[in-house]
Amino acid sequence: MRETIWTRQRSAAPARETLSREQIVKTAMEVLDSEGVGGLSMRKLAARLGAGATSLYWHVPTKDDLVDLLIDQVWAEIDVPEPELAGWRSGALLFGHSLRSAVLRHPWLPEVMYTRPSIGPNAMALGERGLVLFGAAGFVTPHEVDLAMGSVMSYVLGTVSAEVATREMVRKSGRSEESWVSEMLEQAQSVATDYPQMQESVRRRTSVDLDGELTENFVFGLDALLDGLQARVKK
Amino acid sequence: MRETIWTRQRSAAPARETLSREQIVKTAMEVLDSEGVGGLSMRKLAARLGAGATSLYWHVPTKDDLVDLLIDQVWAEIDVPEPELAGWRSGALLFGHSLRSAVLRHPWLPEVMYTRPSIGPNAMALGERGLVLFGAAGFVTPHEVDLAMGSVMSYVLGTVSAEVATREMVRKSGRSEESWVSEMLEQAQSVATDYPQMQESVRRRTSVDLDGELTENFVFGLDALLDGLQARVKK
DNA sequence: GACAAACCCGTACGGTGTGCGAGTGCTTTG
DNA sequence: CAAAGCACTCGCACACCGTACGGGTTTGTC
Repeated sequence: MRETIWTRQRSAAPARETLSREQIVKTAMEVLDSEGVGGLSMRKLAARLGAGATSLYWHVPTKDDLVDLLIDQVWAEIDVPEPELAGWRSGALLFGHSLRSAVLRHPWLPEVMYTRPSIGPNAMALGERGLVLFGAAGFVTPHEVDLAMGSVMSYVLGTVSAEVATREMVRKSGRSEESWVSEMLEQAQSVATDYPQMQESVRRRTSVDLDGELTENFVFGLDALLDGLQARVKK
Repeated sequence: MRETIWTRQRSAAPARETLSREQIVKTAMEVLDSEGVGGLSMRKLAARLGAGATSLYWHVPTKDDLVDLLIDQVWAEIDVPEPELAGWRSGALLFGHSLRSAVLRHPWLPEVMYTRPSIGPNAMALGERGLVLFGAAGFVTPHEVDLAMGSVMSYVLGTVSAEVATREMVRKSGRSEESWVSEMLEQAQSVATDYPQMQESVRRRTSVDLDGELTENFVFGLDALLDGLQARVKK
């Protein structure tokens, strides 16, 4: 049977090799991950794709929209375990760590995340799985499930924003982590005169193990928050 | 006694009325608070001050440095109560609320906060008073004091970043809060097909009271976190 | 062969931060 | 009183940005 005007799909010229939204998104992700949000311009992106700058606008309405696509791409990388596997509490812990490491892989995310609403498909799927996980905790009302999940996301994103910020400062300085940290501490020490508590706090931070320190920060607060949430579930 | 080269201060031409760093900072703050970070450009700022664009560069090395000054200005607005007044727990609660409302007054802060280290004088003073407050809680080690304070700041900043983001989206839409919220919910509802938990979650949020909802979010998580922290102090 | 759809892109516009160097008024010095 | 020098202002220019516009090329369907 011949296809009617209704059934046949518009397919004029798909042959010659062409730019595609997927390809643009993929390349933009590479640029963003390696050069940060300041390193992404439509002209540079197009050049890297061997195309003219304004060609991109055929596939993507606007740079902001492109960034939206990239953000949603990140949401897809995040694990949210099913509560049956290991229970709510450790599931939430795992979710938190997964969210953190996704942001560490894409350190530009905090800078752009808040500029537009997150209602892409992957954001939705993430939310869905999160609600299932937190729903299994046994909160008294469904509303509390929303609140609990929201507070965990806020905590993780807040912590990891600060973390990413320091890591980016190290990276941009172009120096070694060790030397950056030690100079930073020195500088902080010198600014902290007249502030005894701060001075002590800086002095305590003699560790050169930046990774370990940041992870400890993260885990400490997340544990405390989850403890507080657990106290709110019905016994 | 005649002043020597060493004692005399350089004071060549302070007479004619002139731009000042304070004035620039103050005006920039007004622009930022009312138009957001995208609305601040050196040219516009200079115009508002009745000056040429590049005149500003005499008083401020760079736009980024200007923003640093503005950030530190915000830190000065935050209350950190002395622990003697109401105890650690309610002091921390008050600190959190104070931090939140400062950010709500300066919604541009999350966007720029993480781009440079915060080691201005007001940031230092804030840290100092915070450490005193959290120090009174009775954590086992001083290191835990650092961790506790850090996690509260991260939670507050994370939550309020999201909050500010939605408030800014409402503002930029130019529409009424009510109409924006209801359209947003509608849109979310339509995207949330196939996601039953999300759909339910959106359906639950029938409240038009955005303020109340955001405050509830904030308080819920902060309470939980403080509960979790309190469980870590020595009995 | 005609037509249209899909796609590419050069040009241009209005914006950005800021380096440079010349100019202008004031204070101090000789 | 003249000269020197400092504090400060600012027009111009450069390199970059996002993207609207409109004409061009390729490909497929009639």
